[in-house]
Amino acid sequence: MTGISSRTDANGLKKGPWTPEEDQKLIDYIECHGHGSWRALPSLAGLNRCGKSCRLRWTNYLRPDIKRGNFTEDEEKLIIHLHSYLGNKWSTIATHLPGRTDNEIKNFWNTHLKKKLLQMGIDPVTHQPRTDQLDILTNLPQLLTLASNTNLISPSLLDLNLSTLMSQVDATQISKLQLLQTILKVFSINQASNILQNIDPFNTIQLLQYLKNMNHPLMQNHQGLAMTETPSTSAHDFIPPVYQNLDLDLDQGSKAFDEHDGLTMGKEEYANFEPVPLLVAAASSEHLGQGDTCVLKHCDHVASSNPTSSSITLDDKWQEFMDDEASGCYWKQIIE
DNA sequence: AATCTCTACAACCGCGAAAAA
DNA sequence: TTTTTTCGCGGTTGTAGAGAT
Repeated sequence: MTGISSRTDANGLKKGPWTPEEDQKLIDYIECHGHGSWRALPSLAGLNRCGKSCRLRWTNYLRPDIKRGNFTEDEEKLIIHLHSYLGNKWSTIATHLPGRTDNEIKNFWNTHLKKKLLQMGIDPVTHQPRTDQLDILTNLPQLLTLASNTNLISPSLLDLNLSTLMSQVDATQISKLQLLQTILKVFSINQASNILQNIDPFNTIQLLQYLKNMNHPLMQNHQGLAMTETPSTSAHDFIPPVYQNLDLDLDQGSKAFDEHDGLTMGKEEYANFEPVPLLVAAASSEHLGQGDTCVLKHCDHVASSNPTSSSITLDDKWQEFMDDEASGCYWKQIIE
């Protein structure tokens, strides 16, 4: 048997693992009389234990409705799903898994699920992609190659590569990357048809203006900096994007949410609930604000030092941009 | 075979909330 | 209304057993 070896406390009450005899006494008493006052129970049941120990033993181990054995895959998914909303509210989570105790779920979380999420690159606390594994820099040459060979690479491939990246970065970085992606995509789509021939690829203000004129949703978000998602009480709508490929049993989860008192997410709770934003919305105003100013400065700098910029290749521009020491600017922040 | 390290989990502890006096 | 008691929750500990060296 695992656990803490048997001993007694200052009052002479036994601590540590329960013997089968003690278990039987506790079961017999509760089956006959109910637990009543836990404090009074031990003496009434003839147990040399504190009431707290009896309660714990009963609720976590002896209760007849406890389900033993390994957690099923569905239970596993449901725990992850619920934890993403509730955090370490083990007792609340346990109410959605019949036969499982909060202690059991807590242990399972700490020993299995936490590690599993970490291996998936997901932070088990925030349920957001981990940022400590991110190495954008190693992927950037690929992006730049893609950007400078847009006649050969389809926009969907850009999506593919960026989605690989996005699985590893946090929401703010994703938002920035998506802006970058959009700009690159604009290149890939429009360079061939010369639509952008008059736009300096590193004059970000021109680019942003261009995107705005296209009425691109990304720019609407960046201009307003408002969340575009509409609050909803559907559990489907609350799946953090990182879990959207987990094949969660949402009907079960949703039902659980709806049926249990206090767990249906209302407007107030939604206001406090922060799921991983759907990409672009996470771009903070402070970032964008800084970025705009900074990019403007940077563009002035590039423009003034390179009056013939239109004849320079994207790779040249990029190198020049990265060599520029004038900033902590927006794009350098993204990359660095 | 012996020792070390890791894993799993039952049980304990401290604290805050709720209930009772 | 205040104080005391009880309960329940979440975090942590201790240790048996498994696996690695």
